[in-house]
Amino acid sequence: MYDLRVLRDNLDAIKSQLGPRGSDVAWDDLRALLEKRSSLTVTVDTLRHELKKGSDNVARLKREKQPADAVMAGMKAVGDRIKDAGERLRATEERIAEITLRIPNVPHASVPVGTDAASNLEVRRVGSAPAFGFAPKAHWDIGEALGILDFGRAAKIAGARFAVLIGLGARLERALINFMLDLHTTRHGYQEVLPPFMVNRAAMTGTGQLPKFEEDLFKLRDDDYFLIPTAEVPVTNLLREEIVPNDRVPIRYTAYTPCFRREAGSYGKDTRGLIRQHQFNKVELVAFSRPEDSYQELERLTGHAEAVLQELALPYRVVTLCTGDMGFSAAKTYDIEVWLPSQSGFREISSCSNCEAFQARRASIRYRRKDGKTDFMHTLNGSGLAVGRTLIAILENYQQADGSVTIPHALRPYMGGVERIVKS
RNA sequence: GGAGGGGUGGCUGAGCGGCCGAAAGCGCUGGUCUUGAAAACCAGAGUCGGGGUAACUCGACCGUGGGUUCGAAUCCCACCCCCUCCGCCA
Repeated sequence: MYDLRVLRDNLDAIKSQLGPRGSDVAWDDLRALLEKRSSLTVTVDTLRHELKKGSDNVARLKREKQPADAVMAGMKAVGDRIKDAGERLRATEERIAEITLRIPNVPHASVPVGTDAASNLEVRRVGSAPAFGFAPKAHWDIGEALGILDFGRAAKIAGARFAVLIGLGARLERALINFMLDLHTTRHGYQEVLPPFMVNRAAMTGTGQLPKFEEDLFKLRDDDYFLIPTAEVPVTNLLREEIVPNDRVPIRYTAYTPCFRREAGSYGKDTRGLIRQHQFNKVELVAFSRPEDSYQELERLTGHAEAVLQELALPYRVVTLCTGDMGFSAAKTYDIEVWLPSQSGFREISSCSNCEAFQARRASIRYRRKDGKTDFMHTLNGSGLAVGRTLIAILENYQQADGSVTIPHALRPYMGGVERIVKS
């Protein structure tokens, strides 16, 4: 979403910067609507001015016991014209919002151009794939054999794309959540937040899930609430319609929440295992920064997500998403991909984005600059990390020939000292 | 779910339908005074949209949205939120 004046004056530039990302935007309609809005605004403001002066006149005449009927009749007519023009202005602004709320963010200049994941750019690789003296198994085989993962019963009580964690499996998930939160709060300087797992329509619009992606969300039937698809939504919206004092910036929050996604349109993908679930746990990192610092903040935040994998000694790589693979609100995104032996490949475990002022404009998230003026902050978010996928990576990378799984050292204090999961 | 009370500027809190963008106090910023600080005194200070290079100027904003009226913070309606009591509940 854009400042309407900036949009009106730079429509062509923005259109070309968006390239294919803006292909389904009604640019010509928008141009006409913006011009209509400008002229209607002038009309309404002028009429209001006239009405105000006229009404003051009526007050004066009445005080002086003079007849005011003629002026009142004239102002009645002006009032009707205001009502009429105001209604058209309101309708115009509504249509502008319908269009602009569906325009994605403009990619940063450093983002590679491309239409799909093939154009993503690998930035670095950390750690090396473990060597197995046997054929590594997939996490669902490992987990079900150990009795810590149950998809059948999950399907019975809920349906497809749900899982039940049992015993040390559940313990491992909980250990990961606590480990990640502790790392980010004690060593990386984030403040822990535990937000609602449902939010209203305004919050979803603020971060960009609505209006365009409503079909991806779980929505309550009797209330206008949505289950959050990521903690980014409640946590970023914490500062919606606020002006933050200068000395409080930057602000960094971390939050554990479950995330709920309908996964509409991904019917054939990742049907086995924990990779793609309707409900999964995630520890999120959210930062609000000064515009001039946000790209430094993105590197920082991405580093904090990587630190989790480094502590767990899991091999991974970082890629810069190309323009066609980025999310709606992002100006630049790094994906962190963890090594999964069963797939002999890397799989997304974190996505770290700088949304620049895109969400801040939608949600009116501002700060007080040193010079006293208000300005939009830049908002950033990243998974730190997706907990379920981290559990997958541990099961697969730490699996042993006998089917057991060793626990990474950093996690053992969180596992009550358990060093290995064996079949019970 | 039922009954009642209330939402005004950073905060507290006034506000007869017109002279109210809004008293007063606190807090804040600048100045005078002081070796420095405090106190006292003086001055300033909201957000958004439009126009202008600028000084400046016009409009909107008193929870949100409608309505009545020449004119609404003030009257009417709906909704949202907060508080108190009752019921229910972890």
